[in-house]
Amino acid sequence: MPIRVTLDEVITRKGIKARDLAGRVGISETQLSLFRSGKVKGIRFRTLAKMCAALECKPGDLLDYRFDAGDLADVSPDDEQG
Amino acid sequence: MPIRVTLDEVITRKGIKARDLAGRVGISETQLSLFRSGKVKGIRFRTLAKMCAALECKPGDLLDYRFDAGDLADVSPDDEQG
DNA sequence: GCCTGTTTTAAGTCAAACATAAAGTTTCTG
DNA sequence: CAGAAACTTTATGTTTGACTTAAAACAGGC
Repeated sequence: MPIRVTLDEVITRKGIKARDLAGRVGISETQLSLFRSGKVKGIRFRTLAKMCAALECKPGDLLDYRFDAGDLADVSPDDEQG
Repeated sequence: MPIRVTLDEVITRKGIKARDLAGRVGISETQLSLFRSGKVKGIRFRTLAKMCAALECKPGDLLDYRFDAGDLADVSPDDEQG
């Protein structure tokens, strides 16, 4: 899952508190923390939209991707080998 | 849900077929069509990553957001009134 | 009429987003 | 050091909806 969540950078840059953001976005601090540290596997657009609104930014500011040829192969963890 | 899916533009610009993309990304044509036309409410990063890989682009090229103050209010459809 | 490509509908599976609660850790402050 | 404030983690549970398959409908092209 090489989508990188870059929310953290935005939070740091804006100097806002995670708790405040959670409040404004309307999600739990727990969920925000999980998202922030890249521990979630997806996101609802409703949530993403609210984050963008609260931070006045765009999806591309919160999510990034670095090309990885392996992404197209869909290697199952069992099949992998060196 | 004001997250706009802009996949369509990328597909058009690159001139690739939806069926091919679906094949490369590893999702059904059905799901790709739904996503493409903005009929889904979220996305898994695994899928997003594969789309980015297949199209050699970034999340921000597939998703957009236009600020809407109402997004922060989370108005329930029942409560709303003018 | 047939073929190709896309969309839609329908029905189902199952992962996981998100909540809440509580405990644990880090960080700041005095 | 003690205490508080901010953040993270763990655990458990609910509910949503991504995603599948299958099939039909739709839109162009020959």
